[in-house]
Amino acid sequence: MDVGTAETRALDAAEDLFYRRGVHAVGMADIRDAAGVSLKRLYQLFPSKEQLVTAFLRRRDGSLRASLAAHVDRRQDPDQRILAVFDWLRKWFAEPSYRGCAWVNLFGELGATSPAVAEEARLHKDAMLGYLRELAAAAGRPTELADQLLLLVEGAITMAAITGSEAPALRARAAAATLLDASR
Amino acid sequence: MDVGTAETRALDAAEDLFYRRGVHAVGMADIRDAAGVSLKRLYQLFPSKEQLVTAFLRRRDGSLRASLAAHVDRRQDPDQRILAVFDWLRKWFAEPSYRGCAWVNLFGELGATSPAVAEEARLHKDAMLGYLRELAAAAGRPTELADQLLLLVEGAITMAAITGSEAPALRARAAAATLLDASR
DNA sequence: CGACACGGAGAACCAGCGTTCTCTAGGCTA
DNA sequence: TAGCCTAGAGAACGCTGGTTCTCCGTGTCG
Repeated sequence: MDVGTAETRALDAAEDLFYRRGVHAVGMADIRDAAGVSLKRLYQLFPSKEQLVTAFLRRRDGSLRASLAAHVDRRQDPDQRILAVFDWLRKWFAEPSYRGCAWVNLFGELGATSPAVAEEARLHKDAMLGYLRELAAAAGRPTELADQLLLLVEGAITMAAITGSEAPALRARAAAATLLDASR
Repeated sequence: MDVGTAETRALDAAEDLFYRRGVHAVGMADIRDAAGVSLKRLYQLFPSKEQLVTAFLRRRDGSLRASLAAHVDRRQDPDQRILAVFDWLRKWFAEPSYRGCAWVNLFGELGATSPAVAEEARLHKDAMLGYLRELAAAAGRPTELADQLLLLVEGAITMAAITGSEAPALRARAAAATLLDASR
């Protein structure tokens, strides 16, 4: 198996297992078994478990935001593009594997002891805010609206995880529509 | 030391340490040292670490919501009482020890492996929703407003934890005011 | 054909930690 | 005062898991 394949499979396994069960509940041996990549190779690619964690978070940041952008891009109208964010959330929440935001979960688990993980969370949320600001600006809305939308997004992500319901996406969408109307 | 004192000191230590560092980063020996309660006594009071965790969450649920209610009760006007929730958040976020919502953090860390912790999180959020519904009803607003306010509260709690800023409380308050205006 | 570099499987090592056990000292009762 | 119950300190136990090491088979190059 070549290096690139091993890295991809390791990150796939890390993403699946760490997201599903949390970091401390998953051992490097579990990653090895799921990825089919030997421990020796794992440690050559990622010198420590923490670096495997941050690597999977960085890759996930790209794919998650690409998925969101792809969904939003199906709309033309700037206001509809903003509301499409919440439709995307609903689709996400409906997935059986949904278990909240990986960064929030890992921040709760490791934020206090791993500055690297805390920083990944900060970067991810900052990127989300940046994207929402672009959407708000395109819709001729003030920056502050994007900050408020981010709170709705994060709140919905958390509540959907804890309650196991996708309803928060609908509630957040309705609130977002109200905020949009009010800032017209 | 009598049993009641030992229990109080154990829960104090658990709340401080588990909230500050997370559960798996704190050992029972750390709890013993911080509480000044022997391991034997700890295990008499709480037969397992998980039960100590759920016990501290339950006690914290009471004290946190009492603190919120006390702050809200300083206002008479029903609309102001709703906005007071966000002033309370700002005060909370400004505390140096602030590290997000204990239930969200522990849900991220243990939710996948401990149904008891996941259930505590659900109960806590449900209680918060119930309280917001009371406030909304008193202000003559529909139930749906309370659900939307909860998203703002949760989003602010998360963002304040990750960014280390108290600004999310102000953003959430502004959004709440807009939603209040729109549902008048 | 032979030496060698590489990679994998799994053992080994070591530390941390949840939980239980042992031993001892102190106080209470008869 | 003698016996007993309690509680605490700390060791012990058993397990898990991150990280490293050993051994062996394979394929490659000279």
